[in-house]
Amino acid sequence: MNNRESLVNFILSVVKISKDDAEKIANTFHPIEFQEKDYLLRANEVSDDYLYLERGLMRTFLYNLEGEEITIDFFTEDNIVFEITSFFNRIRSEAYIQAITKCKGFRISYEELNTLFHTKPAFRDFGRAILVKEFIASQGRNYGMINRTAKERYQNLLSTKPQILQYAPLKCIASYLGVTDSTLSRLRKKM
Amino acid sequence: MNNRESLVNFILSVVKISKDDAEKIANTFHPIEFQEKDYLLRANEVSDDYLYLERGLMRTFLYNLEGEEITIDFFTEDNIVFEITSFFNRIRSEAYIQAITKCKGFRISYEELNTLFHTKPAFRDFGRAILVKEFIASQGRNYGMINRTAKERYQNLLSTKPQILQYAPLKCIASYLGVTDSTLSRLRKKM
DNA sequence: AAATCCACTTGACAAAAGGCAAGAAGTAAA
DNA sequence: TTTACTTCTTGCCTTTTGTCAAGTGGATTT
Repeated sequence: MNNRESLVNFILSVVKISKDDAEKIANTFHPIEFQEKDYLLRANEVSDDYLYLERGLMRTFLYNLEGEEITIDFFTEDNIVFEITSFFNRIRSEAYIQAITKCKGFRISYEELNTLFHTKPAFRDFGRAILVKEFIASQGRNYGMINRTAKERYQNLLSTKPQILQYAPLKCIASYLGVTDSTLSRLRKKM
Repeated sequence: MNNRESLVNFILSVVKISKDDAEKIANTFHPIEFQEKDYLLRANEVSDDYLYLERGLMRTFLYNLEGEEITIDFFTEDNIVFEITSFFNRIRSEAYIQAITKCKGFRISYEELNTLFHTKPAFRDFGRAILVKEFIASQGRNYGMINRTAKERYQNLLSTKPQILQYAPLKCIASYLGVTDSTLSRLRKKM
């Protein structure tokens, strides 16, 4: 069963359009599934996936100059997942996107997205709203990184995305929070 | 003289459209100027300015829970300036946008932007490209905050936006970099 | 000129976080 | 079961950054 009801509801929650429009948009998406540790995107590929994640947990990461793996972001269910730089600029990605748990969702390609963007006014508003939403989230994360201690950042993650702490290994969470494994381990103990 | 040549060139540098389209877009913008310390936006207002900053330096800031002023971002010339949350979601802003130096540029309102967005395909691509560009910049800043020391962050700012260090007071730069005034002062000395 | 204000610097000490290495605990493989 | 891995924890010590308070120097006001 490839029921797109969750995607329709997600679209309607993001932008004020008719249910009919939302269903038309949702129907252009293609179902896709991932096993634990599968990749949606690898470094050096040009991303061609704009994914609505219906269920599961993913993360994006890259390797820094010291060769260490840095988790940039986590994606939880009922969200859009994509690597904006590679997807929109059509350039090779530096980052990976990987499933942490089993995942399922619906995807469209860059070409499909662009066609929708220019032909369906409702999708234009949706696409823009997603960019705005993610941009705001990124700014918020920025603010949190600067103005909160590591402990507060951890507590914030705990209250906003508890799934992450449940499924993601400590080292991923640590690099996401900008601390070392040891420091995060100690923070946990103190709570 | 309200020559929009710089705006036309900026548009053409962001998106591949015809010069004619770029000029038509540029001509819908209205000239605007700011004196030092003038505000483009204050807290509790709904932002209605999408500004191309042709010349000058601006910053956006807000007050944290302790009542301290935190500089969130600097805007340099030849960039788009706006407070995305308030402007696109039509809600009251928590942030201020203020001119650090004398500034001049060209603006449009939310309504004007939306009209262009839905009637001019070239502007759709431009608008999306700006969101993508700013989003990527925000992600990059995020990465830098997490994976660089305060000293490296300062050096990076020094090499990418030297105007800021020249015109903005130390305390603005310090809160932007996520360190105290004292720490930034000490960092400077060591260089 | 004296007083005031502001931006910045500096010193002394405290707290937060990192580096490194060893060890515990769990999982998977042979 | 034993071995090998990986993940996570912990101790010891260093580095970075913060806090608080005092002090300097420049600009403005009276």
